[in-house]
Amino acid sequence: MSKRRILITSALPYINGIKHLGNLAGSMLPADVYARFQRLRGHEVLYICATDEHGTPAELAAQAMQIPVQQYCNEQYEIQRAAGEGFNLSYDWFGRSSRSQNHVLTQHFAETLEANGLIEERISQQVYSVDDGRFLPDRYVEGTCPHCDYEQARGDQCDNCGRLLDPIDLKDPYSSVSGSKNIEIRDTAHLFLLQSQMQDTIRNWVEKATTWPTLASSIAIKWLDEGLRDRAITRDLNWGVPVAKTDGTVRPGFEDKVFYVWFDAPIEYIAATQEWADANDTNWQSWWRTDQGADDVEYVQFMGKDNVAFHTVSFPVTIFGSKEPWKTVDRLKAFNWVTWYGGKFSTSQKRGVFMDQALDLLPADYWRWYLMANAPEGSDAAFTWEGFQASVNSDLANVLGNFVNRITKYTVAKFGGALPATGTPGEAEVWMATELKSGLARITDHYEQMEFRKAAAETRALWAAGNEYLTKAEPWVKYKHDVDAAAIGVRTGLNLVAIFAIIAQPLIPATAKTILDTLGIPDGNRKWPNADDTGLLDAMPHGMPITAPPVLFQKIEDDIVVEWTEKFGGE
RNA sequence: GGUUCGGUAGCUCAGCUGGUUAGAGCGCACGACUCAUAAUCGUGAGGUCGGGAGUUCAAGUCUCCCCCGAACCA
Repeated sequence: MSKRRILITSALPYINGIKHLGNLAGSMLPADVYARFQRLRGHEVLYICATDEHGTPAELAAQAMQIPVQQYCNEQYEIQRAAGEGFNLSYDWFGRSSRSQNHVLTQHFAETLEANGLIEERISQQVYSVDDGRFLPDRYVEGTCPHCDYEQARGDQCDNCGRLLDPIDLKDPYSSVSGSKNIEIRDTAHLFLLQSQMQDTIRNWVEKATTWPTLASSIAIKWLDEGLRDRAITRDLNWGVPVAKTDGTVRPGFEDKVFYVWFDAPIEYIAATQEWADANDTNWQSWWRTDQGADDVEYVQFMGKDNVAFHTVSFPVTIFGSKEPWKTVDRLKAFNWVTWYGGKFSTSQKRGVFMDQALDLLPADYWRWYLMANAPEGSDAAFTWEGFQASVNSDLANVLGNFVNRITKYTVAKFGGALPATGTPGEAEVWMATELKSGLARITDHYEQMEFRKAAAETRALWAAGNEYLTKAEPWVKYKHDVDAAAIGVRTGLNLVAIFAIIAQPLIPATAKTILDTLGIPDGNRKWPNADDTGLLDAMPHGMPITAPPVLFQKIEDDIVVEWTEKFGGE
C-alpha cells in the first residue's frame, strides 16, 4: 500500500473559556483518534488545530477581567493548550489565530478577493455608544422590542416574542456593556464579501462531494437553496486582524476596524500550518498549494454540526474566490451534540463537565473511550454518569483490563515470567486466528470510514474474543497434566495482550503505552497490524521476560457516581 | 413558521440499494469456571421497529398524513 499524505484539521475552539466534553467529542478527539490511526498505518499525517481568538466575546471577557485582551488570550490559550495535552491530543501544531501568519494571510485573501471583484465597500447604519466610545455588536445593544414592547430585548432577537431584530429599530436602546443610554445611530463603512456571485461555483463543488455525511451535505444544500447572501467581513472592533494591505497600509476609513472573526478563523487552518512550518523549518505549501505538491494530499475536516455551514460554504467562498490553487477539503466528518440530562452542554450556563474538571476526576483514557464508543455520530448522544460508569467498568476494566491482568499474572506465577516457547497451536488457536483476522479487517475499515462508534465496538468485541479464547484454551486446566498444552494458551494470550494494546492506541493511547512498555514491545513493532498477517499470534520472541502491568483501570463505584451526580448537577 | 435529521428490546444504539424466526453492548435471570480487578465464559427472558393509511408477492426499510424530540434559518 502506498504512503498517503493526510491533512487533518479539527474545528478551532474559541478562546473564550475551557471547552466541555461535547466540544471535545465533536471535533478534537475524533480528529486525534483518526490521526493516530493513520500514523499507525504508516501514512504521513499532519494534524493541525488552533485557538480562534478574535471577536467581541474575547474582547468583552478581557474587559470584564480588567486585563488587556492580548493577555487574556495568552492565558486562555495556555489553558486550552494544557487541556489538549492532558487529553493526549496529538496535534502536530496547536496554533493561534491571533498570530502574524494569520494576519498576513487574511489580508492576502481580502486583497485577492477584492482584486477579483468579490469584495466591495458599503455604508450601513450601526448603533454607537458614545460613553463606551465604540460601535456595539448587535447582541450588546438592549432596549424595548418594537413589536411586543418587552423592555429587555437584545439587538439581535427579542427573548419575549422571539422575533429577529435589527438593533437600530430598538426603542430606548442602551449599551449592555456599560448600561449607558447615550446611544447614536451612525453611518459606518464595511467590506462585504459578495458570496452571491459564488453561488454556482459552491453548488457545483458541494454536489460533487458525494462522500460527505448526510448531516453535512444537507446543511450545505439548504444554505445554497436559500441563496448565499453578501456578508460583511469587517467589524468595528480593535481586537482582530487590521483591515490593511499585506504591505501594512491601513485602508482609509478602516483605522478602527478589523476583519470579522468569521472571515479570519478558517484561514487559520492554513496560517497555523505556516506557524508549524516556520517553527520546524519546513514548508507548508506542499500541504496547501496544489501547484506546489498538495495535489496528492487528502484533507479531512472534523467539526460539530454548528460549524458545517462555515466549512462547506463560507470558507470555500474565500478559497475559490481567490482563484488561487488552494487545497480544499476532501472528506468531512460532522458530529451532533453530546447532551446532558435532557439539555445541552453549555459553556455559558456551565452545564456539563469541562475538560479540566474531567481530568481531575479520572485519567484521559477513561473519557476518550467513553466519548468515542458513544460518539454523537448518527444523532445527539446522551451523556449520563451511569452510562459512563457502565462503559468504563465493563469495557475497560472488565473486558480489557482484566484480560491483560489475568494472563500476565498467570505467566509470572506459572511460567517464571517468561513467554512460553513450547506447545503447538490447536483448535482454539485456529478459532482465535480467524476471529482476529475478521475483527482486524472490520476495525480497520471502520476507522477508514471514520465510523468511530463502530470502530470502538469492534475493538471491544475483539478484546471479548480474547476472553472467550482463554475459556476455550483453558491453560489453567491443562497445566495440571500437560504443561506444553498450557504453554500454547499462555503464549497466544500474551501475544493477544500486545495486539489488543496496539489496536487500542488510537482510542486509549496512554494505557496502550503502559501495556506495551511493560511487555517490552519495541516502538517499531507497534504499527497497525495487517489482518492478513498469519504470524500475529506468535510474533513475540519465545522466552522473552514478562512482567504484569499494574491494574490498568479502576472501576467506578456506585457511591462515586452519586457524588459526581450531586457535584455536577446531573439528575 | 420553513427546512433537515431522528423516534427500533428497561437503558445506549446497529440495521446499505425493501426479502429467511429484527441485532449488539449494558442491565436482569439461570448455569459453568476459578488464571484474573466477585473479573470471565455460556444460556435465556424481553420489542405488534412512534401512530394511522397506502404501494408491493413481500416494509423497521418506499409514499402520504399525524404525534413527539433535536438542529439549522447566516
